[in-house]
Amino acid sequence: MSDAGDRPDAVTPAAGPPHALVARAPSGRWVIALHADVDAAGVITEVSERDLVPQVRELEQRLSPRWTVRSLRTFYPPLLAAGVRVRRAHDLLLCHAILRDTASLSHPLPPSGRWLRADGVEDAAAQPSLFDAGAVSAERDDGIDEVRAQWRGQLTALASAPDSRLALLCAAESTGALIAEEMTAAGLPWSTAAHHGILEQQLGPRPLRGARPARMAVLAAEIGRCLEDPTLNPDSPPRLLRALHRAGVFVDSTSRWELSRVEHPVVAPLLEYKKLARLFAANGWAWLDEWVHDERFRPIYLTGGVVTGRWASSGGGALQIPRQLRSAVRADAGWTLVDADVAQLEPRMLAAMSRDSAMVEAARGRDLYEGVVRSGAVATRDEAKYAVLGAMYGATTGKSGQLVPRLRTVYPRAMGLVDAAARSGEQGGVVSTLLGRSSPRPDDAWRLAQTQASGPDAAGAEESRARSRARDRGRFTRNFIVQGTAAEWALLWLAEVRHRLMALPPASVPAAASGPVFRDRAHLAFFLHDEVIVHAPIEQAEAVAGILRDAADAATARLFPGFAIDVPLDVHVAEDAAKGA
DNA sequence: ACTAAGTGCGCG
DNA sequence: AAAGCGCGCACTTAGT
Repeated sequence: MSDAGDRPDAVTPAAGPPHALVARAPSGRWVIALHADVDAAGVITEVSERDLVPQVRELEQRLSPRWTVRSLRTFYPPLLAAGVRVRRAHDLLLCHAILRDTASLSHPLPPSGRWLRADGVEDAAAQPSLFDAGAVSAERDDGIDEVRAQWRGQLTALASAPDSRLALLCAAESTGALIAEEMTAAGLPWSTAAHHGILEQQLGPRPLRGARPARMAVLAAEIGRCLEDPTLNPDSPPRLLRALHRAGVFVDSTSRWELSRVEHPVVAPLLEYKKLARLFAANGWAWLDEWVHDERFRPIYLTGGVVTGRWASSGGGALQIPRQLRSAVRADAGWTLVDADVAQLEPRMLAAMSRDSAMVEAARGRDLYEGVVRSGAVATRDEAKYAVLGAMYGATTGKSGQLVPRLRTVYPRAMGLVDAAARSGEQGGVVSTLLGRSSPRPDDAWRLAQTQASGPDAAGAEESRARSRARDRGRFTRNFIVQGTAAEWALLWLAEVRHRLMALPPASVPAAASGPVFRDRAHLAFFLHDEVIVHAPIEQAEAVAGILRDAADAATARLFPGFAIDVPLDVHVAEDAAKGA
């Protein structure tokens, strides 16, 4: 069942399947170039707009080539909509972003502005599909020659790397891009009825356009009474702050945290108002109208949207769905949701990256923080949490900052790794994740400030400002290696999950709103850094739970070959499965 | 009327 | 600015 060609690391052309490069012809038709490997001459097929989908379908069935395109973000959705799924791909834009900044290559990728993603938003949302005739433009320069040259350049760069880790990263990044589009196509099953129920219970009936919901209006009036300012708009921080000061509440900001430590009659209604205002503005009726159709929430995922390699998202705030609304996530009839998340992924990655045996020991079992307590570094779980987070984020003051030095004595290798990354960042250096994604170089303004501050006639203020910016960058690079490696683990996990789900038999009952490809297939429906949700036929719930665990083990083994580190999952099957089964 | 920056809060 | 990292989005205010 395990086919080496399907593995996310099967990026080496000699060992892998043929590559199918796809690009636009000047005529507006499509060009498909099949290359057995990087050196082989391509076999060119030119097809019309109309024939592209059937052609891809046929080639996919016959050869399962690695589909190599400028961007899957635009190439893949129309295929999915037409019912065509592909197994493997190479996203040139995403891999260019990885390879252009990688210092460890002896044949670095020649920089090319044409292969820079203009920015996440432009590429994600507004840009018309390549399938639209209007998107064809000479200045895009995404013709077959350009695509082939970039592809060869990337494979040459990968071949010059000291080991296969970058190739694994590029393969995983590309598979991630497939998964991102597949998840958008399938959507996250969302019960509008359940969501409406929550909104009405919390906010009251849906207000007329532009009006405040009933419960918010009542609270706003009460806040106005408490502060003797009946027309006060609690949504305006400056006015609210002035009103608070007039009433003798001397806070420095109107943030929830600061207000909650003040004793005053206005605090309770104000905090309640803020909570409801957030729900109303971020995930209220307007959000539901805009983002949920056919009982599906379909955000756009931006693979590699964060410099560390994490995904970002665009539209609907997919990565910020409040816990409060998670109960609106409901499977279709006959289906269920299996979700899984990793407890303390980042410190586990740090323990394994640094080969810190004491931290690996603390990571044994379900709760790493309890393990830190067991090691004697700190007294309570709460302290362990603050200390570990502070170590990875670079805390220097407060509760967290005070605890970090204790970790240095107990986990010298782990702390040594993040401390070194921070030093490197402060000095303007570049750091890398385990698979070789490099942090961005400091920009010119940063470098200039550092140079000037160390010059002979630097003013004191200028000097301390530059030092502060240096420390800022140190905290960024400190966190980069951990957050980025955790993102790599998650990417491998996703790829392994997808691979295994594809081998499951079809569903007995279709999930129609999941689209033509996924209506009869268990499928990934959501991903958030260290958590996934799979929408699956009820009869496959247990199989999926097992797949999620097996895939996690496979991801760990792939990232840390021959090294034992616990990465335990919390796996949960939604209630409807128990009832239905 | 429109845009950019600041504030605040949701997620990991 | 709790307390250090990474995000997206809505709202208000300040500036054009």
